[in-house]
Amino acid sequence: MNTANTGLAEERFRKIRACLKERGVVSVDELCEVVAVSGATIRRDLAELDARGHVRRVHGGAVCTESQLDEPVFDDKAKIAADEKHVIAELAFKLVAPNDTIFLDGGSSVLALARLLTDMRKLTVVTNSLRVAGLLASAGPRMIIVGGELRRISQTFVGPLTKPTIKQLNVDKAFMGTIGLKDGVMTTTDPAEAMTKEMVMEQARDVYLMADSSKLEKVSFVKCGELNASNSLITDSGISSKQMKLLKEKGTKVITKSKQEKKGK
Amino acid sequence: MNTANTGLAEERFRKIRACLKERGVVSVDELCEVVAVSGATIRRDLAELDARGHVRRVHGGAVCTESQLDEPVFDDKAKIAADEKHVIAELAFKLVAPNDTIFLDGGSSVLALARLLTDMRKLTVVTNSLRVAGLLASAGPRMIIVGGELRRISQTFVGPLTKPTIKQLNVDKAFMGTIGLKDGVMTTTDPAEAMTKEMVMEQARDVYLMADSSKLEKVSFVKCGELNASNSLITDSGISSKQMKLLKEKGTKVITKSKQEKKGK
DNA sequence: TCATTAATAATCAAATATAATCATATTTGA
DNA sequence: TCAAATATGATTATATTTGATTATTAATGA
Repeated sequence: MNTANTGLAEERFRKIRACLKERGVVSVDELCEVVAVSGATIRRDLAELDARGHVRRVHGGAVCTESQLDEPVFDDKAKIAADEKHVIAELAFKLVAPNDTIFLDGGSSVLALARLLTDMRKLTVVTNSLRVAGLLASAGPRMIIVGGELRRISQTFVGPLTKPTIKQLNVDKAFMGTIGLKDGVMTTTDPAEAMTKEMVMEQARDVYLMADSSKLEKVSFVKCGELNASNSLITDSGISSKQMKLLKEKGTKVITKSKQEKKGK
Repeated sequence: MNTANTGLAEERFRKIRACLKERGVVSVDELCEVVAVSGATIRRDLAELDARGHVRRVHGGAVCTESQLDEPVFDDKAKIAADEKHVIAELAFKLVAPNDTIFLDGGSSVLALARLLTDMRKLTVVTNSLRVAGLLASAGPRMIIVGGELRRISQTFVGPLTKPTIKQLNVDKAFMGTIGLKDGVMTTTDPAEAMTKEMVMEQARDVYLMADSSKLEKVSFVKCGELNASNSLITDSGISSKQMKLLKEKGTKVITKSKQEKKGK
């Protein structure tokens, strides 16, 4: 009955949203070129996407509502579920030794950890996150950035150019973020991002995945790693017992606040 | 003369906010230049941004209200001699073609150039400057960062770790800063910084040294390059005729703003 | 204080973008 | 296959945005 969902229009919607996610703001003219369609159609599409809440229509084009890109970097996703993220960051912080060399990935939980490290002058931080770099720019640990191409949505440097830097470095601990984690498999939205994550984890003695419980059971596009006996998950107490059991079977250590407390430190 | 302006209000808002974040305070006139739009429009935009709470309007311009918590409190040389630097940046900007791949070094003149590039979506910028990266983080050209260790005083990534990234890349033009330039010899304070500068210049087809006249005649610690027939100096009109003659002998092209061009308001 | 200068607000015409309308092309269901 | 329904692009009328012009208002200094 509704022929609108035959795929063609939705395909345009997907393109428009992808374009917006990448750029933050796009004009109708630019979208005409990208989608190869007339202005009238773009306007109709934008009206629909605006009604769905996927974009915000402005005179001359549209603004992305999905990513916080056009929002100031300091007011961001980190505020949502900030409490859980802070708890996770605190748990991770306890694992960092003063003279360690650690890797910090992108993602808000990891960023929360970075915030706790500003006094650790002997620490060496390796990162591919522009946010982390900005945070530790003026003072703090020795900082090394991984070369690569900026992925604006995640504000991380990713892709093949990250390889030569990463392969030269060995870190004691890698603190990783993820978009999804289901059945012990980490997934993310971008292949280049996934590639970099995998390389980093190879160079780390210990890998810690920092994921609040909203990430658990979620599946994204590209696989970027797998939890096993040689790495750990740091999460909040919202983890299901089913997940817990599954990870235990795999030999993955799960670190949560409640567990720490039960063990008596 | 400026690049094709999309004319999207939101795009202007983003630029204004970026400019404010960078400088803290900015005048309406300055914003007119940066955004390439009339005073009336800037005033209307500032009124809107003030209503949204993103900036605070004051007589003659606006001040930044957004928390600078995460921002590096990097004492900015850019505020000193800002006019000369802006002139130099404009001269350099004219040399950038839409599809170029360019390298941007650290230093305030180069940073001023970066500020002019936010509309050039087809450009590829390679940089080792955290400041440049921060400036182009939310929108603008394709951006690639060079891996390396952060040197806090210059906010650049330098040293041996920069080698693998740099050696993989070839750029059309490299825009370089320097601490000192005397007798055509560039010097800087740090060996690691010098090393990276030299490597970058090797990978560039054309090298442009951006140095305001206060840098001329100055000598610092480590040599990091030499001006010759295959590269150019972009500077202000404060350059001495003696320097000019010397550089001409070496075959270096000197680019300054001619007096005819300089008639302002 | 007042005079002077600079900045702003208000107004209006030109340039742009949008919405409404209609003709054409495409898809769907028989 | 056809006819009905829908989507698209072109056209035109309407609305919005912009920059120039002009009055007002605010800042500055003697």
